[in-house]
Amino acid sequence: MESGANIKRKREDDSTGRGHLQQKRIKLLESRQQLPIWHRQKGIRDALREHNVLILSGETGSGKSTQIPQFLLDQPWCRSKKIAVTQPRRVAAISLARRVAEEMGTPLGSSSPASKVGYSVRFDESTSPSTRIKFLTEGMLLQEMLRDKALSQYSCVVVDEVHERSVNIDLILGFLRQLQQTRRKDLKVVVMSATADVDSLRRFFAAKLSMPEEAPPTDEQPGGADDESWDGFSENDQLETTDIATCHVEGRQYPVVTQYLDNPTDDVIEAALHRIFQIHCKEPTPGDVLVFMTGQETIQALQKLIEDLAQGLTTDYPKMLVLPLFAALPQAAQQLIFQPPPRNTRKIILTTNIAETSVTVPGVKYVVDTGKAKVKQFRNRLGLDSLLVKPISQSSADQRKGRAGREAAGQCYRLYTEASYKTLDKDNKPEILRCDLSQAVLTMKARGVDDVLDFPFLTPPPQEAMGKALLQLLQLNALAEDGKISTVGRKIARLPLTPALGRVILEAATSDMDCLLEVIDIVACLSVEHIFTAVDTEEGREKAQIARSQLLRREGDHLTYLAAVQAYAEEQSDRRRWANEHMISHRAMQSVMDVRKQLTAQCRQAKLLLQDQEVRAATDEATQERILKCFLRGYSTKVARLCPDGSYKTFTGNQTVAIHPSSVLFGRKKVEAILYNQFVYTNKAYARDVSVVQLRWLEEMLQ
DNA sequence: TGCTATTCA
Repeated sequence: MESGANIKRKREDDSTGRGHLQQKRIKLLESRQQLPIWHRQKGIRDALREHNVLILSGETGSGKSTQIPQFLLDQPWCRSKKIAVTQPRRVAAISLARRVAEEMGTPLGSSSPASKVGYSVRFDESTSPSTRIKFLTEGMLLQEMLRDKALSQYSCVVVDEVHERSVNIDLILGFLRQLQQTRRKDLKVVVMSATADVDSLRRFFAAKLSMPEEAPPTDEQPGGADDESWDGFSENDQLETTDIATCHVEGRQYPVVTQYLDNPTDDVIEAALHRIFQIHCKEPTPGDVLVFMTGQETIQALQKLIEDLAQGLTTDYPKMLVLPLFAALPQAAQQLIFQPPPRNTRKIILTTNIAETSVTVPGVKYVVDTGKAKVKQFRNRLGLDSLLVKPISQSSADQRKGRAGREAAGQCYRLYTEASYKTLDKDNKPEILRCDLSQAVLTMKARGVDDVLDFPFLTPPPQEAMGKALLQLLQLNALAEDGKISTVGRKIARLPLTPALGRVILEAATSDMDCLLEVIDIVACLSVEHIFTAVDTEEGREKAQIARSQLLRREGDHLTYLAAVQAYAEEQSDRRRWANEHMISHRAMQSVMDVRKQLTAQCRQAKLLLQDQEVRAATDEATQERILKCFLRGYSTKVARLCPDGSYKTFTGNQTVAIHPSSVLFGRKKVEAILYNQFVYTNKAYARDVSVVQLRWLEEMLQ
């Protein structure tokens, strides 16, 4: 019970706070009323009163992400429960929650018990008992579904950015449709997409739960089935469209003029250079240029070319400020994008597709698009990820183009012909057709989907890919012989890790192995970005070698990571300085510490770790051996042996693998066998995160 | 022997 004084004080706080919040709300109301979606609210409310599914298409700037939940909140069917709005990215979930709270005149999240809007992302949850609208990442909603399969606290789930077609989105859509047709016939689902093609979504929600047997595309065809539409439903499926409403909202974009090349080019860097200088010398400032490239290497090459050429520019022209943008770039360098350029200077931003979805660059009037991107594709038969440069899709090209029209009318220069634009795939290939499915399959099993081939997929993956995933889960003992999830599998599914890494954790917790804390440190490194800062010059490499010398372990990357985490954790005074001195990414290490804390807490909760267990002081040789054996348990198929010709060849498949240059074992003396966590094809097949193992250990594991 | 598109739990 609260005392009278407390209640009184709270009232005063609330009333002064409320006054301020209400002023803000009223101010924001005017701009909300300008949004294209504002005048559609009655239609949208009516649609969801009569139907359980609403498919809403609308380009950026329509206001759908912020307005839809507010339109629905006071509906009779919504009164007693929450609305969930999923987002692909953490920053989007948090900033949308902040914005909607302001628009509603309510405090955000856990700041006040009266708050109506909150958010939930990994490592950061801000909700209160009174939360009515909750923005969360897709991963968090899937996590919630482990504990509450029926999503009983929600009356409505809004799935945003569905056109991105991540595995998580596809899983969520499948689960939602199952729920709606079984124990949550009252659940409302709003699916929002930036692409206008909603036909496959409509058919997905209309089809009967038990789907007709389709022949999924076969895997491993060169180039894949690239020109097909990614739609698992054929025209003659019986439709029950009565329960589905669709709605299209126009965006609020300025016009963008598109210009193509007359003839194809085989040197896009040269073509980009040419176009950038044409824009710079011809067009007035202000007006920044955003150039879409494939990766760090080409970005840095072009940056040098531009800067060299810009030196020869006379003072009649504005100056050029070239800024690279890619995910591995340190945070401070990324922030330069948001600063206004100095006087009489034009910003030229060279970016990967990070600027297509994740980062909005202000001030851009001109977009130069090379039409290419690096795309990851999992090869089931080889058990390897390839990361190759591929042509983008039309919707990707249109997305890039749209970046020129956010603040004013703009121009888009495509460094390919109009004819080749027309040959591009319409949409991005869904991730579920491009990735290792073991985690998705385990996720389904853990949520009670016994027959995963019967799961309602928006795009069914090839049966071969499903088979591989099931096989891998069997090998990890995550599934029993009958295909049902095992106790081990349930424990793995709860961990925020791939099944293989989860299995390593469980192995480390056994009394035989007894090295869980050490393994958690290593696994934390493996599940974040690379902890060593990139070096691009010969000189830098030598400097890094010296700076990190105390941490490097000749046994390989795993024990090197362990040494780095332990040293970082021991550093009490200035961790940022320590990281800089050792040429280790402070940002990456902060994530490592977050993951480490979370995994430790989860292991305690799962009784894998005793409450009072502490890190051992030294890691002796016997412990090192047990640590690597734990990794062998999860990665038994990712082992290669040294062959007489000096190459490493995999045990399963006899393929050649090279040690990646980022590994501490790169350029070292050859050993009888290596274990690795990633098998990636770029220029050739590389093993990443590599350690030395003995063949004897492997034999022991097989017994 | 020479290198990592991008998210997320």
